[in-house]
Amino acid sequence: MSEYSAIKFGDISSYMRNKQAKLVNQNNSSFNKKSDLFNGLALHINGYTNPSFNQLRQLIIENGGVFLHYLNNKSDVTHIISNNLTPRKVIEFKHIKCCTPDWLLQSIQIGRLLPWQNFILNTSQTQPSLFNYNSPNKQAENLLQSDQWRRDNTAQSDQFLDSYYNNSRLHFLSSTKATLKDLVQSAQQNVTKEHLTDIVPSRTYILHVDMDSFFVSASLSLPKHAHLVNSPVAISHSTSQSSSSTSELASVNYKAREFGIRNGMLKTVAYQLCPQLVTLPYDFQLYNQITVKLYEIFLQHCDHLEAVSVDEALLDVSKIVHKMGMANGHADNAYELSKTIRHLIHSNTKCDASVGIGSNILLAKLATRHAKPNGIYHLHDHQAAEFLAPHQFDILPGVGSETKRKLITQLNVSTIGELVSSKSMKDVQHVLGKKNGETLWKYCNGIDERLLSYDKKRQSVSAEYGIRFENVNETQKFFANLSTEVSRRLKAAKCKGGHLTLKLMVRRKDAPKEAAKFLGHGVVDIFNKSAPLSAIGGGATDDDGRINECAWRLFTGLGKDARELRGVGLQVNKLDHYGGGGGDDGEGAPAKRRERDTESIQDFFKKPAKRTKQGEQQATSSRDSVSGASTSRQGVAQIPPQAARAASSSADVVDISSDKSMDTSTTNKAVTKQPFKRPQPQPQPQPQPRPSIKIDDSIDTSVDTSADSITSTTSMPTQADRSVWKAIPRSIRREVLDERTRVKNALRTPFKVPMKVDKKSAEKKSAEKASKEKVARDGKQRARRSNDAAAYTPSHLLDSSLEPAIPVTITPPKRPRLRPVPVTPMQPPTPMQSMQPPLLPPPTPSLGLLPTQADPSVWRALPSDIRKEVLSEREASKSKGLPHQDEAQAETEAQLSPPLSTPPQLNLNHPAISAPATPLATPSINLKPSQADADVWKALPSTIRREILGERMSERMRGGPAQASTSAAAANETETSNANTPAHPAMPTSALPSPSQAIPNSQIDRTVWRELPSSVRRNLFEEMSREKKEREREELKRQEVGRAKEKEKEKEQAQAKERNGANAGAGAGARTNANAIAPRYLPPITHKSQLRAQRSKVAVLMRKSEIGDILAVMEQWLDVYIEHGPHASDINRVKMYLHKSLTEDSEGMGKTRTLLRLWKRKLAENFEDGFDSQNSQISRVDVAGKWHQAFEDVKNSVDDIVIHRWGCRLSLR
DNA sequence: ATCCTCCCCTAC
DNA sequence: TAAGGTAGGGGAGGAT
Ligand SMILES: Nc1ccn([C@H]2C[C@H](O)[C@@H](COP(=O)(O)OP(=O)(O)OP(=O)(O)O)O2)c(=O)n1
Ligand SMILES: [Mg+2]
Ligand SMILES: [Mg+2]
Repeated sequence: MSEYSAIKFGDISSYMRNKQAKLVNQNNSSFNKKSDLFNGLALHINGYTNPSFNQLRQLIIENGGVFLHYLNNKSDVTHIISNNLTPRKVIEFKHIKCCTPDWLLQSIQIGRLLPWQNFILNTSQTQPSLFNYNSPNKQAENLLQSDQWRRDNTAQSDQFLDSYYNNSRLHFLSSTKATLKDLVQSAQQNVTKEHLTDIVPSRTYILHVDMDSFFVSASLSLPKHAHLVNSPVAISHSTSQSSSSTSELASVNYKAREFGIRNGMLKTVAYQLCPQLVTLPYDFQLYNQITVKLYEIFLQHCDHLEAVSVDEALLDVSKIVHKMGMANGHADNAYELSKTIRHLIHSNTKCDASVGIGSNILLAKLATRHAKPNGIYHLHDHQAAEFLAPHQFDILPGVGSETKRKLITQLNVSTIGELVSSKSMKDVQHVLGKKNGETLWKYCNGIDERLLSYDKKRQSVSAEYGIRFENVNETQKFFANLSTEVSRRLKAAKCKGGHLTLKLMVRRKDAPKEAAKFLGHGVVDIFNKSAPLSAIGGGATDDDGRINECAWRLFTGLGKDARELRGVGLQVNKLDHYGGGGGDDGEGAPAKRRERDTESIQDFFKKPAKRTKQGEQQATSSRDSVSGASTSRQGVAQIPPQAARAASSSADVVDISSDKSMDTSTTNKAVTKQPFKRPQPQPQPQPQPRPSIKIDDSIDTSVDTSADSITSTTSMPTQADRSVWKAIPRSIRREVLDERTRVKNALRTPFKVPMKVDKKSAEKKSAEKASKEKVARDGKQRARRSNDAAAYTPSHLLDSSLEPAIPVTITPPKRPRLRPVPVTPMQPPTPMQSMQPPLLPPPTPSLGLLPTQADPSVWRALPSDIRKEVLSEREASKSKGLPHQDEAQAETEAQLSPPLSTPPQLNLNHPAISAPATPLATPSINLKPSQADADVWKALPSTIRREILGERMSERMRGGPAQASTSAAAANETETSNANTPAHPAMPTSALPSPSQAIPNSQIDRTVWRELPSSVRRNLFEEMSREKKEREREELKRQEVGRAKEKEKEKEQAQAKERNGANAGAGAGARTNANAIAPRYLPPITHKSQLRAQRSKVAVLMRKSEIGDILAVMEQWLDVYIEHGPHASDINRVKMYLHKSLTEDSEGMGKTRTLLRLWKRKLAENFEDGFDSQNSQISRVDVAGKWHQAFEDVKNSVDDIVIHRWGCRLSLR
């Protein structure tokens, strides 16, 4: 297709250009030549331009350029000049460099030709003109007024999550994919394709099969829609023909694409491009049916299969093609096979598929694009270079707008061909990093060493709910629901997790309250916070109550105003799989693998060890996470177990024995090295000889015979094969390590672990996973969903309100459960108070289940099946009750202690003022790090205190030493550092980095720093480093920009100013991990950082956005310096902090008041009661004066603002 | 050297 | 009315 025909900028075209230049310039000889600035350029002007067409033309010619009136031959033009291109032109010019007129104007102004790369026309800029993302959605604004409507349509109802996921196409895609992976995995494990086992193919053939505009094709396959086949059709939620709908189009047929409409576009935009567009509703069930048929076909026609998506898969057909070749030597048998597959698909589904064929995944995928719609294309190795050369980088898989931009701006190349001819792999690595650089460079050269992947275990499970909105303390209920959801997904996937990450999307300060897209999340900052997650007895968990507690703790820790939330996500990782080796998503997902309670430990370790046979590290960690419940709430029938069976029915042998299948399931990837033989411009790695693999049993055997059996409990990490090590569940790894270092007797439990270790070292490379497919196609329209928000977000520190994060909990005596019962504050619900998140953790199973002989850490590290085994064993022998913890006792303790999940705090009228430290006062029991003294304890931010409390608590409950690596480390470190603590505070002795290394102006006192447990130090340090890093990054960008982009800078600043409004320039305390999510369809935001005002130097800890933390810092400051008097710089920081608070934070007044009251009270306590004290009276008076002066100073500056804004002074009463 | 954590980015 | 979910590769940089 012409789209792919090479466009060369070689010698011939320059010749032509020059020739034409003469002609053109002759025709325009009326212009006076002024410079040779544009010599060698052949420019075409299209669409609207700001200096008019004629003005530009004159400038071009006057400065030595060639003006091309018509675009007869695209290869004649070097650049197109435009301010705005129609979507059609965007497509037409997609292989031509398009710049804005500013390029020319500025070059003329400066007198030299500026790099065109700095003036690339952002073709997505055509979108905002069709949809304004900055204006709030009026419809939503109105509807949200109604309480009833909100009750029915926001996160308040239990149904909400269900119905949300029920209608979410993206959730459908994600969950179905998870299911498909399982399907494929089990199908391939249970099938022995005997007719293929002996075949050793000489070449690799990968087919990439992808349905054409899948959702639309599916719908149009129904008789009732047959009449639409030649119309432009799209799938979207909104069925009304209202052209103002902000619904997204999931899929768009090829007719509609002629109008420039793309998958993912907003309906309102699409209508502007094509008013006749017909939109049809989703039919998830139908898609699922088709998918099942599709995969049945796939499974019947491949050696190996990688599920890519609902409508798409990668098939390794090397053996099949080889076999075909034995009968029919000459034909392109891959092509023939593709025809068969396409035919089968069409006859079974009435939908069209396209097939791309290549010797590796990359080429196959590229071929598919070319094949579409409804075709086949075999991209041969020798054609690859030519095929690739004219394309932009984003046709490559894994390359999106960011990567593309980096390449263009930093390497000064705009096409793959240019890169290949002028850049080395090192050049690319310099821009993209080591691995990505190598990958990208190889892709550009047609090389792709990825193997099909089909046996990875998931690594995380998450449920995210974008879109608003938690208006009040329904937030809490929503958290419970989301926790339950995640818990369900974990169980469905047969895993438990050890770590939880909370992700919050918070409306960016400058974004409209109501997003432009109906109920969309709008432009947001993203905040992540994570913490270890554990069962009551320790160890990984899937319990919704535990998840909820943890999530809620994290939420309060982030201290975000619930009203500003636009999305919440919970992700669980550090998964331990107990389901027998493969994740198994989906409630209804077939039980392909029987869980074997009796599975021996040998087996348990043998499996992963065997997996490493292939030398793929990926093998050992199949799937790290579980996601999306594959719950198919769309009412879609789960992919039935028969599918797998049916699919395999064509295979010669179906192996039904689960046991066997488990033991024989070893290969994770088909080994399909792709020799890419054509001569390469750069030396490239020799294609590895294609190992002759045998599937299934053969591998099993070979492993068994080659493996050494090592019984080892203590020398694992060093002696055993690395990959084996990796294959062990991480919690166990941790234990083994602990074992080694602490020489604990932990493993001397009932479990002795004989390990089968494959001595053969796993070669580590090649495991690139890389993401799949089409970046480019939807890419222009697809917005960047995340980008460096920090740039525009001045002060996240100030985001928090005083109020929201502080839950009130009580522990009712009645409750037999461990968990404290949170109760919503009884105060009249002022708006603020209504934001108080109460805590409502669901009931938990009682504990006391622990087989008590085992070291708890070991116990919880064990996979469930082993635990079960042990339990039953124990029950049988019913013997020795080792000192084990009594359940009742544990409960008692728990009830007496501060609740785990919610920091006890305060009375919400800003209790912090009247009794700031009370709730978190030094714990009476020995919960705090024993070595740290009370002052240090008090000095810690409340979150950290809470964390430590939590750790200690669970530790106590477990009746053992701290097991979590963090708490263990904390305990150890505390001792160590304590011992080392020199008398002099200023002496840097800690082995750990001092905060000043990251943040020179850190306010953390060194002594305090040293007192911190190492885990805490680590956390703080991490945070500080992040800040530092970001500051540096900004600085760097600023320089980069300054160097190269005189113009773009201004442009972006202007843009950002628009966006940022009043906030630009006031960037104190932004959290580093905050990311703005740009609206879709907005051009990628670049160089955001320059706009960002210098980060304030407010003390590191002040960056904690939670008010409790801020108060803690304040208190710390006061406590530490009360004797010495305040430093001017610190006073200044406080001043700045309050200033920003007041000007940027809606809750700033309250915060300021709280802080000042705390301060005032402290001064009163320390000084007013008479600086009578004993000896140092004079200096004390002096110090008191300084403190009071400082206070007045700050108060006055606060009042300046307050008076200015509200006309009166801030009352501290 | 390799791990771990917190991101960013990408894909459908 | 819309339903912008979710898993995974990899980089940066500190910890081990
Ligand atoms: N932004 C997107 C992209 C895709 N999809 C859904 C609808 C698509 O039909 C399906 C498959 O995605 P493809 O990328 O394969 O796109 P299509 O199949 O629609 O078109 P084609 O493959 O012909 O380009 O995924 C979606 O909901 N939103
Ligand atoms: Mg498709
Ligand atoms: Mg697809």
